[in-house]
Parts: sequence; structure tokens; C-alpha cells
Amino acid sequence: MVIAMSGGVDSSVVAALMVKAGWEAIGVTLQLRSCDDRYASRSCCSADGITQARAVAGSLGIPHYVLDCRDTFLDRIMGPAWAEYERGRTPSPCLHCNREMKFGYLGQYAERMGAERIATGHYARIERVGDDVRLLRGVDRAKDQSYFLSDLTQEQIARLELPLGTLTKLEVRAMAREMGLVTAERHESQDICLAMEGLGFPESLRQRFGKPIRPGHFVDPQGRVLGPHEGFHRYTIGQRRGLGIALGARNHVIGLRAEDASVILSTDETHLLSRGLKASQVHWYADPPERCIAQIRSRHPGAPARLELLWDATALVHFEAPQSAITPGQAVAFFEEERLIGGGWIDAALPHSAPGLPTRPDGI
RNA sequence: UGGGGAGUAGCCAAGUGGUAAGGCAGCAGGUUUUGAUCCUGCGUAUCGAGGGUUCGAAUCCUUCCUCCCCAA
Repeated sequence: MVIAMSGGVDSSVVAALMVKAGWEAIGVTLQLRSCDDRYASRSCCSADGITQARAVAGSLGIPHYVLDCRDTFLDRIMGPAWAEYERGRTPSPCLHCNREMKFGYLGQYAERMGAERIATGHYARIERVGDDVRLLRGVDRAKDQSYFLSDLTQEQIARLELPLGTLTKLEVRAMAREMGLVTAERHESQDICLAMEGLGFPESLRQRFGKPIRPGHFVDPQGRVLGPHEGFHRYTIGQRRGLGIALGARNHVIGLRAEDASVILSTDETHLLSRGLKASQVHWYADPPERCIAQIRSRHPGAPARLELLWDATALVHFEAPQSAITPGQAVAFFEEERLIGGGWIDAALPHSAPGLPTRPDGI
């Protein structure tokens, strides 16, 4: 068994539990970034994390390896993420990272090592019924991370072991203390793995790749120019803060137009609402039902929706109630009860059809 | 060098004699393994400048400066 160890509390507890359960385990930490890259010390991928992971592995008496995948990470995660921003979309790198790095790159490594399973500290459950392997939401709903696993392949899921899925964060931390793990008191990793200290994620990417700032204007829903903005990549649907323009009233970004780098602003929050979305790269872990719960961002609770499957792994998702800030580039995860049954990527929000509700200017 | 209007924090803007509201922007925290959202907190403004009246002025008088509009 290969255990993905980030150096945080969660994966440390996972390692301890697996050892306790009698697995022949090895700990592996993915090095995603260079140490001289101006990393944030709280980052889950920092050199500090490697040290911590090594210490925990040592105390558990299991081998620990560091896989240098900085180049892969740059190519497969950071590069594509920047490309998304350039297109006026908002990337969701953690999902890609899970698929490409944690279960892709690491998965291949595990395969070479002849490991049956990969264990991680994600808060989600794996349920094996017969030959079927299902991924369920974490019991601790506040920490549930099944959304971030919704782009995995069924094969990747089949090899997963997620021992924290039935526990709460509090319990995990308590266990870490009991077991005397050196990482017991580590705070949550919060910053995205690839953001530079003090800079936001998009700006970090821009600087990392030495891309120029693309100028453009804020415009209102009628297309009137409101003023220049600070670079097209810095904005995302729903954003209110950090706009850098004072218009007397709160404004939210309701649309991004890549052709002329326009950022569409509105004081009317209902402009953020949409009845549905169009998703591509849709994949299923079970037969797609007519209705399900669709989750459109990490902390979104999920909302009842009707599915309309189209051709070519494309689907329309019609929500029973309009949802706010449906953002192209983000993932959509489909659930039936507790079970993750599928996923896809949001390409567009559907325009309103209900009377009285406005149509989003960047509609489908 | 005729008339009219305006100059209060980055922007907008209350306040017309009693010792400077508010909004937006910004900043700092919190929540969060994406971006947002959300929550909490944060403003020593030469009140365009000088002079005057007054116990006391952003508020009254006066001079100057700047901007805008209308006239030529």
C-alpha cells in the first residue's frame, strides 16, 4: 500500500491507521514545487511538509520516498490552469491535481511498486460492495472532499483507501494526539499549493509564466464601459472584492468576455443566478439517473437537478432552483444520496427561462 | 478677466456656526485543500489655499487657485 503523505495531520493519521491495520505500507510525498520557488510555508507541498512526512513515516517505521514531480506539476496543472484564465474561465486545479498527480503520477508509481492500494487523507468514503467500488461523501460534511475526487477514473477510485471518511476532523486530530504524531498540531493547509506568498493564485501563475497583463475594461450589463481593470486574469464569476473600482454600490462580476478582455459587472445579484449549466467531459460511475444532486463548487451543498444527456459526454443540468455564480472551468459533481455517481466540467451557465429573471450576458 | 456652478479621505457623498455621517474601493483577520461567495475588524480627511468675523467655522465674510457649464 502506498500512502500519500503531505506532511499534514490528516495523511499522518492515515499512515498510522494503515500501519496499525497491518498493511505493508510505504509513505510517499509528492514534491510539486521547488524549494526555491517562493512557496508559502503553509502550503501542502512545501519542503516543510516533506520533512514532517518523513518524520512521521520514521516514527511509524515505514519507508518514505519523495517523488520529484515538479516538471509534471508545472506542465499538467499550472500550465493548463493559466490557459483557463486566459480564456476567461476559472480553473479548479485541485481536481486536476488529484487526477493527474495524486492518483495519476502517484498511481503509476504505486503500480510499479506492485501496491494494491493508495491511501490518502481525503474526507470521503470508499464502499466496496462485491466488485463495485463506490465513493461516498465524508461523514464530516463540513470537511467532505468528495467533490475534489469527482474527476477520478473508476479505476483510480477502485484502488483508493480513504480511512478518514468516517471520521470528523476533531476525531482525526484527537487520534493524532493520542498516537503522538509530530504533526498533530499542524494547522490546516489552506493556500493552494502553487500560489506564491502574498500573491493570489492567478497572479502567481502569471508571474510564474512571465505572461503580460492583459488590459481591458469593466462594462455594465448594457455594455457601457465603466473603467479599466487590472488584468483580465484576475477576475472570476461572482467576485465582489478586489475589483479595484469604486462604483458607489457593490458590484459582482457576472461575466467574462475573453474576446476583448471585458469584465462584466452588475449591482444586481440576481444576475448571478442561472437555472442550469452545460457540462462537458461528463463521466459516470453508475448509470446516470434522471435526477440527482449537482454540486458546482467545493463548498456548494449541492442542489437537486434534472439531467439531460447530450452527445459526446456533454450534458445539460437543469436545477430546480436557480443557482448563483455557475462558473465555467469549475467542476460539477453528481451525487445520488451520499454516493458520487459522476462528474464533469462546467462550460457555461444556462440563460434564464423563468419570467422576471434576467439573462446572463455571457449566457451559453 | 461676462454670467452661472463646484471644490470634504482613492472614488462618490452627508453635514449651512458647536467641534467631520454613510456608501464604494482598499487593507487585515476568519471560514475554505480551487477561484469566488460569506463573516469580523480597520479611516489622525491641512473639509482647495490665505486672511478675517466669532468663545467656537467645513459651515459666515473676503482674496486667490483649480475644474465644469453657458455665453462671446
